[in-house]
Amino acid sequence: MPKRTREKYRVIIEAAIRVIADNGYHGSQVSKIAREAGVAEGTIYLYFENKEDILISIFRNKLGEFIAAAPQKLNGSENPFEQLAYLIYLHFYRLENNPKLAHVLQIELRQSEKSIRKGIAEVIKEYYRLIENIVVDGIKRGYFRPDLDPKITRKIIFGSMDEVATCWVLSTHHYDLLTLTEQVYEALARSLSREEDYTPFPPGLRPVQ
Amino acid sequence: MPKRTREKYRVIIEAAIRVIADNGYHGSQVSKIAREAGVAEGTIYLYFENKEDILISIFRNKLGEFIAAAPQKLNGSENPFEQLAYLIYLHFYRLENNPKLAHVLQIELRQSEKSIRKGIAEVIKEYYRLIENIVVDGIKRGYFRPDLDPKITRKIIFGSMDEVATCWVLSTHHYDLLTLTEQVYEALARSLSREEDYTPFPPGLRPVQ
Amino acid sequence: MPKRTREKYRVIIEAAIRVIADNGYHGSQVSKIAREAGVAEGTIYLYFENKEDILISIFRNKLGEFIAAAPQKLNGSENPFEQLAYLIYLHFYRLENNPKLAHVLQIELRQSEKSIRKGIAEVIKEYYRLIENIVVDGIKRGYFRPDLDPKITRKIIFGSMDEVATCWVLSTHHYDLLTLTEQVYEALARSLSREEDYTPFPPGLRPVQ
Amino acid sequence: MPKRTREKYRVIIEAAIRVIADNGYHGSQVSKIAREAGVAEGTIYLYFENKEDILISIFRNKLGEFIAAAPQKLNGSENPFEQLAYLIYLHFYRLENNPKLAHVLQIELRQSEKSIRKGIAEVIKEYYRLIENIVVDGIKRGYFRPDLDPKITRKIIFGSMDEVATCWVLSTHHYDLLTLTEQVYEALARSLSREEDYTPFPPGLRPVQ
DNA sequence: CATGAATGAGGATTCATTCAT
DNA sequence: TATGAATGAATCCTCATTCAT
Repeated sequence: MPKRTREKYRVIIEAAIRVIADNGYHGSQVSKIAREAGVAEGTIYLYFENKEDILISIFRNKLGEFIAAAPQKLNGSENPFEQLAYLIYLHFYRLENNPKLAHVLQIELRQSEKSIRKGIAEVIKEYYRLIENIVVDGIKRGYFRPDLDPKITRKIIFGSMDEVATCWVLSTHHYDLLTLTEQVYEALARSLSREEDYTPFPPGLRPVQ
Repeated sequence: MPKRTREKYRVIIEAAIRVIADNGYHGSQVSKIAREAGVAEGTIYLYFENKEDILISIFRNKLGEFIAAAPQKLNGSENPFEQLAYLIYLHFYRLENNPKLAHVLQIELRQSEKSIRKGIAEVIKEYYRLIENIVVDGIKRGYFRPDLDPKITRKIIFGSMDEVATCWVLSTHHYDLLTLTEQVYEALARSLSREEDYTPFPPGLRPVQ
Repeated sequence: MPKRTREKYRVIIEAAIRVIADNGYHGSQVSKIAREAGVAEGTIYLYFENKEDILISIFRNKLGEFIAAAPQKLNGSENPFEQLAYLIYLHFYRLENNPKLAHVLQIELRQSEKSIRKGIAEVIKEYYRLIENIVVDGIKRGYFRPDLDPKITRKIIFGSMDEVATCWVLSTHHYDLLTLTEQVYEALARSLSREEDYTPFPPGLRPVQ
Repeated sequence: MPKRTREKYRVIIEAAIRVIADNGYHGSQVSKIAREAGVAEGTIYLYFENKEDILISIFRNKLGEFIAAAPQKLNGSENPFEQLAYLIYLHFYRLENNPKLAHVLQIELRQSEKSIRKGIAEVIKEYYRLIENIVVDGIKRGYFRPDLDPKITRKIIFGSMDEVATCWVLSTHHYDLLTLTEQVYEALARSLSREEDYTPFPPGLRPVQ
């Protein structure tokens, strides 16, 4: 069994992200990843079950960091609207600061085989739950509309962020993703809000010009 | 391409949808598609450049029908809110009534090579424009909030519908997609509306129980 | 059975020469030849057994003309040395005046399958015999060295002309093939001659400057 | 290409010669060559770019040995006539002692695609130069006729040897190639010689009966 | 732990030829 | 005669994975 904590494990993951971002999923042979990582081909198989496992591991690792970091930050705020704003901010911030990873997550990972997507699905559920928790919490505490369906709402939140992110990646970063945070927030917040008590975007999350 | 016979072209497209929905893109050998269509393998290449071209053609054809039908129906209504409702309704209606096509469009098509996605991108722009037109029109005519960015709004609308649709397909249709129309509409309509004049969901689009 | 005398038969042959010269043997699909000839693909098979038959027919036809014309001209001279000079002259003259045919004969025809070469071999024997007759005749009549082996001598004569012609074609005609006639003649004539009575090149065959 | 093993490279080359000689180039599937060589199909591609590369490598290797060995032997003699005699002798000797290789070199290699012939052309230039050097040297040192054109002469020498060799191969070796050395030499030597000082064939090169 | 040479299954595509019209 | 749509056999090459060292 591969030891997922070891240095070489991370080296291979990082090499794979670079290779896949540069060559696309189908252009990323194991041999190429091995070369980039500076290890022998066979070594890859000491740390990963197979090629798919590399891909899933990228996702698990990076989304893992994503989720691990999020709650602490989100819990910094009592207000679910602020939590939503922060969620979007973090989502875009992570991607903007890792363009290669962003490309892999938004584009390459999607074009993988059924079995890979299955592995990914398990990981992403975690993230889904995070979003749903915000929604449920917001409803319970009277911040969000009581008639919201948390599952649908989660899909709208995630779908909106995801589509905006994908378009940004496909535009090859010709514009700034983070500046869109506010607009996406506004749209989503209005959907969630009970008319009268709509909370405007937290000025602290506005990108510094 | 042989001159007279558009017929065989359609036969192959429909066969390909069935085969790809059942086996996934990478599990759909050209030979399998040919067998399903009842033609020889070589015949495929009289009507399509290559295997990728089949996939792009599925998209072009089906999205083509989608877009071709949409404007007439949308224009049936003067009200941009109603148009939005109808857009979501049509989007979900089409997918729900073609489960195999839905699978191909939401799942298999995404895992294709760069060149395929490029071919698709050209076609989908048309659909994007359709959505943007509703937004722009709604703003201009004072129905939607004047501070909306049409591009971002389009991404939120499309992203929301797309995510809801993908989750529905991945759930292997255990629930009814059309019944979600209203909730998606509500969320999006609230984002678009100038508070006071929010237009409720047109009752005529509610699925008959 | 194809009627080898008909107009369309010649049209196809000439079209094939152009296509093969331009695209090489392996790049000359039957469909391409049909298009160039202005007939349907199926029509080809009314005049030729199969694709190979086209190639062999090119050779048979063109070498046929070659041989048919030669004897009359060669017999115009009583002197075997003059006949040799004329042979070389004609060989080069034909090629120089049909660059596309030259390319097909010297290059493309050689890269054909065993069965084609077999068909060609039968035709070329005729030409071999023509050359050998000159040699045998020259020996018998005391012009050429009596110790010559006609078969070997024929190979040296043909091999020399052929190599010179092939190099000329591969050079893409950057120089004039006909001007080499005299030098090739000189070399071969010396080989054949009984020292004292070596016959110099007939001045009438020298290209006009 | 794997680092240590030149061994397997040679094994494949030799297997390819046997297979191609027996089946022709187009009848020699890579799988057949692999089986004959006792390696997996994929292994072929560790040592060769593609199927064409095998053919070119055969030529490069064998002509390489040819040329590498020649100069030393040729330089054993001061006399250009003797060098010519030795050149022909070596040319025929090599072919006669490798009938399968002879078949591949004289027949199969000629029917290859443009790209193969291009690869071969580069190698054969070396051999051409070798022949031309003998000619130039012979002229300079007063052995050969001063009015010879080295390029044309080279073509006549090579063309003669080549045609004789090809006919021998096509005859399926029903006669002895080496015994023709003297006659080819005689013919070529007469072409080269300044009448009076023609050098007869070196008796040492006569095949022992 | 690490290497990298060896494996071999798997599939899109071409194109000469046929034959119903 | 002429057509051209339909056929389907035939094969090179890639690349994930293994295993002897």
